[in-house]
Amino acid sequence: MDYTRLYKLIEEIPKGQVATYGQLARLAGLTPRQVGHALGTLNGAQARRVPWHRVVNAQGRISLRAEDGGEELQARRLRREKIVFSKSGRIDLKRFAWPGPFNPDEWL
DNA sequence: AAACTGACTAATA
DNA sequence: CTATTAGCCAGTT
Repeated sequence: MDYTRLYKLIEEIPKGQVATYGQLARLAGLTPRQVGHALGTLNGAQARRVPWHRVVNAQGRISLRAEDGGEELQARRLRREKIVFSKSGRIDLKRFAWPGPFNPDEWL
């Protein structure tokens, strides 16, 4: 499969905001699983240009499995962008989901 | 070809 | 809150 379109979409997520797999899936006309798969098969080159760390699951939690330290890396990157994790390790999507309250298009 | 396996989600219980 | 279920689909065994 060609996930170029999806990767482009992810590149548009602004720093300090996150998007869910399902949300990206709807925007790209894919299924949530395809989005997860697309990110899971990112090679080094694209991982360098795609902000994969800004993608979390529908519960506002990090979904990386297997890869050791991967979850920590993602959490670290998000915190560096001023994203806040609740005590239970969740991100408040109402506050950090893309497009966030700072996106002019979302202003009434 | 069949079975398994995920960086998923939404709906129920 | 956790657990289960069904739907999902590309890659890997």
